[in-house]
Amino acid sequence: MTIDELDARLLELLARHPRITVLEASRRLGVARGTAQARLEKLMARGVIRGFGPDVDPAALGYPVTAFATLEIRQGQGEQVRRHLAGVPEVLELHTITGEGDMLCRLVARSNADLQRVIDRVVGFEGILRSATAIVMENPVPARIIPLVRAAARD
Amino acid sequence: MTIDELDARLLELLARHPRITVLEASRRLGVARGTAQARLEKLMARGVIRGFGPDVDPAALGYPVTAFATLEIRQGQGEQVRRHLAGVPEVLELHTITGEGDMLCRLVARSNADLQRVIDRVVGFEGILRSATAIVMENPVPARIIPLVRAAARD
DNA sequence: ATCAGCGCTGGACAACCTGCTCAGCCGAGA
DNA sequence: TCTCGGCTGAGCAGGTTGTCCAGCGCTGAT
Repeated sequence: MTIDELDARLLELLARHPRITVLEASRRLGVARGTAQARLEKLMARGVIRGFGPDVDPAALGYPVTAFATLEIRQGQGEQVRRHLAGVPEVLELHTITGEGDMLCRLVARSNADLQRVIDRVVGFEGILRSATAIVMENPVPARIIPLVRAAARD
Repeated sequence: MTIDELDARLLELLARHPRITVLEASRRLGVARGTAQARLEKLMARGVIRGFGPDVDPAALGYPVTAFATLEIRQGQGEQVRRHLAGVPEVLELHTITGEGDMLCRLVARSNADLQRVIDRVVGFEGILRSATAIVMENPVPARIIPLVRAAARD
């Protein structure tokens, strides 16, 4: 119910060469085309691969500033707050969390000044009691999955 | 130097239908194939689309627990800490931030118990002074980009 | 007003890939 | 020993890609 070495190598190939074809992948993996095709289908069927959505860079869209906001929510207002935040395009991700605060969201903005506008919009909702924002300066480790895939393949 | 309505619709199509072909996309967009092809190439050349990496679900890989850790770093140890964290496969993302703490990282683990092992490994490095972990319970807004694309297209 | 540049259209071509099917082979487990 | 599941190598029709080309309309510059 986990992945093997071949799956891992296939995922690596797909990650490294965006629009590689199944045929080309099978050649590089040294297996028959049918095998590569079957593996890929199974990975998708099992939900290991959710999709191949285009990886869009917000910075190239004019939103070079990223920030994380921790939100404290008024009791029982969770549902309304979620809907509110889902309606803000600059909210790229939202999690409910344990510990300090109740929610954590990833935001983007056109500039540091523009971030103020985004935050005002985010917290401008009665269900949100408090918020703390951390602006991202550098991104030493961009979103990655390959090292984990390799680790998962080793068992 | 930004994107127009057609670009936005193309991105939406690509996001919604993972492995759609350029030809099929051009049909749905109601434009000539060459146009869709040229737009796609430009979006990639401009860096708007970074790639089409497979979207791998850590949960399906056996890592259903996600957490965010805020780290406080000893002065001048930044570089070593980055290298240390880059070597931990369960660290999916790392940012340096302003405000409380110096770094924020996204972690995954096989279970809540396993999270302890991951955190021990993350924090078991002399350059890291303190850490605070928030476990993700729900993910009301999964990573998304389309609403932002739509907003960017409106100007 | 005229011209050049640019993007879009519609069409064409060879080369390639996909989805599907089939027979044969091999190792693991009952 | 038999069966099942996964892999191989091969083939075929149909769709897609990369790459041309000529033509057209709009926009900005001379």
